[in-house]
Amino acid sequence: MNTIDKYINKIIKGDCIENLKKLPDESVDLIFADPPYFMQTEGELHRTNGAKFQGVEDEWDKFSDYREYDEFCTAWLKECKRVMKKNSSIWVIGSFQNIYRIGYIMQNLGFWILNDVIWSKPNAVPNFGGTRFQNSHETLLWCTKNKNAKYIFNYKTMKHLNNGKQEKSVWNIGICIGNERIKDKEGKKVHSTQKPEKLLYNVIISSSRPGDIVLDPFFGTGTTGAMAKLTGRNYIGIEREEEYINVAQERIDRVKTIHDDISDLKLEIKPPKVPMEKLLKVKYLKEGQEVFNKYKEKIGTIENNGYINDGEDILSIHKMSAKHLGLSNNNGWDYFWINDNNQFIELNSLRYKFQNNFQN
Amino acid sequence: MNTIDKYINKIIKGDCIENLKKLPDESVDLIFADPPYFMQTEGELHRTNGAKFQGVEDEWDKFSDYREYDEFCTAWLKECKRVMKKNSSIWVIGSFQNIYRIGYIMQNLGFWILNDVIWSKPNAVPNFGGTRFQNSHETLLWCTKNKNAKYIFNYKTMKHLNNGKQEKSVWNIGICIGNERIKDKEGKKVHSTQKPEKLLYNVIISSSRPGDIVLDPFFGTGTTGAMAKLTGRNYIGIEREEEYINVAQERIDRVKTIHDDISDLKLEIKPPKVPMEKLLKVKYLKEGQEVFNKYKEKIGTIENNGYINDGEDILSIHKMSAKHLGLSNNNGWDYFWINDNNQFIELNSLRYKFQNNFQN
DNA sequence: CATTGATATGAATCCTACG
DNA sequence: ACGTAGGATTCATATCAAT
Repeated sequence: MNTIDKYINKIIKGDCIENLKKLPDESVDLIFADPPYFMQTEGELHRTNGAKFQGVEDEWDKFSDYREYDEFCTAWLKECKRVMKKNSSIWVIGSFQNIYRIGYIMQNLGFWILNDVIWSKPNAVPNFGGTRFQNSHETLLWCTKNKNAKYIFNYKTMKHLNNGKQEKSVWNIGICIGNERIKDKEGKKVHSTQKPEKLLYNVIISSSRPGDIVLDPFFGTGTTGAMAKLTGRNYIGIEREEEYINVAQERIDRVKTIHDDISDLKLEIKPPKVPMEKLLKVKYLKEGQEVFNKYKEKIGTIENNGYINDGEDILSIHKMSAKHLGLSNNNGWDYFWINDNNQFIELNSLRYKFQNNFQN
Repeated sequence: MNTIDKYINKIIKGDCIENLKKLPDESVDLIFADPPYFMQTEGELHRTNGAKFQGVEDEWDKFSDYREYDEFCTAWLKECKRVMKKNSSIWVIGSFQNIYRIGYIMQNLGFWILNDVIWSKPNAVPNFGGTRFQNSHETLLWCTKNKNAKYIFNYKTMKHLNNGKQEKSVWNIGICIGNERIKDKEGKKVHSTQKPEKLLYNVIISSSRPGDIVLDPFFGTGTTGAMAKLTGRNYIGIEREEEYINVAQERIDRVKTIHDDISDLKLEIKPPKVPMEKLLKVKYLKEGQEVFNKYKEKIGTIENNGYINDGEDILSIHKMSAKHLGLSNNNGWDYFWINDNNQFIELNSLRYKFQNNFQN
């Protein structure tokens, strides 16, 4: 038996790649990955005491560093691709030290970038030396498994959360501080790169559905798990460090799932389509009836299958409206008007009337 | 004779790589490169009103696959590296379609990323279909030739331009529209991807000096040249399309150089360093004199070489102040106070007095 | 002339359910 | 799997016409 079920809402302790290999093919709905950097820059901040760094510029060494990191990333990304369902998507976060390795490798592995999202930090750590621009952002890559894969994108939900405007690729979110930042008994931060909950909330809400399985192969203190539970998703975490696991488990246990229009994605519900033909069947329209544009100019008459005859062509309401607007396509429901018992009304109003009377 | 002089403030007509090869080694101070993005779009995209969106359909953006694109970028980036002076820096702009190729290749070629700067566009093209996040940014990579290279960064100038706050890695700049957007006689945009002048202004002002040579191997309509001339730098452009060259030349000819504190970088002028020893020589201080912290607590006495003796150690004013503050380093000029003819004054004030009386 | 409203447009990897 | 047809979808700004 090798089903995904036994891992659901669990934190797997151990190596990332080894444990990814245990998960079955095409078994998770969403992945969020916050991999380590492992780069040369690690030591840079320790060199602020004025002592000159004694390192030699060794090209071979640098290359071997990159190569090792590339191999590591190739390995875990391949496993991620394998465990992703056909229409899953994956988010990977990184900074300039590593994100260009990641992006290149992902493209070569066939991942298809949907967006690169910038997490812009209004309260980032300043550049103390005044030697560069303040590094005030990180980058997230949002990808499908391959070019033609479908994916979940809860567009209306994100638009709603962004005050009615479509969400951009630049997100303004503060770094994780205050009560949200997990500290040990001595008041020291437990994890050096704990991500803010709002970031994970956005990731999960935008690209998954309630009940989905969200995998995080670099679980850390479990921000992904906490937000998955909060929004009614399931999580699977992989983490090596015992201390992080304990903290994460406690944290997730305290979270209560919220059921609202956003996490339940009620905003995304679309009414079933209404074919013109049905409006004829229920006698809202009749064969031969005239249709107009908004200037009350007659365009044509309705055929018995709901198509419009303008004397030249017989086309669907959409094609016919596009023709008369000189466009290649258009939504005909918004274009046509009719005379309904001496009232000049939009065709669209009949569709809403039908939805209310027959589809509720 | 193969000097750089004959190319200065000229637009070279022809292929990018071929013409880069004509430039001598280590001859330019700054490079800005806006290569084709390899957008990989198919078919037509329609606006929500059905009209066709005029995207990038130019031949110059067509490549057969990633491999061909990678080879192209490797070739021009190698030449860029060759013509860069030892302490030059380079900016490359791209979007998610290509920037991960560019960043990976640059790191492998030994370029060292200083910042990745996000050009966040408040007025980007929306996502008409509601299928993804609105792609509202592009990415610039700012790099030196190698890890230990020095570089020009006009920190104070950028801070000044940012209302006194240190400039971030996220820049909010509108896309190029209105009067700035160059149009032909029929009112159609000449170049499909003209960059805003503010973007190039920031690039040039932040990382070059007046009189420097700024190279742009994908010159287009010459925004780089125009901003180089405006700020008192020299430009070299390479461009294949005759039409772009003509427009660029006319445009640059109209530009007048501005001499101000910003383009002349007067903001960056630092007062010369003053050694403590000199203050002793001119009798502003004397050997054995007591020094205090701001609470009038005595810290130690001045040695004849300007060092401070606190009874335990003899250290420079900087190391001594750091020791008493429990820090690894500190600016001693701001820490120490002295008794100057019964006036309790900051040590720093003597430094400014010296600068005014002996160094002007 | 000021204000309002309609129209145009910018580096874009832009649909999906059903048969 | 693939083709077809129904029908869903936009933000900021500049320009120009209309009031």
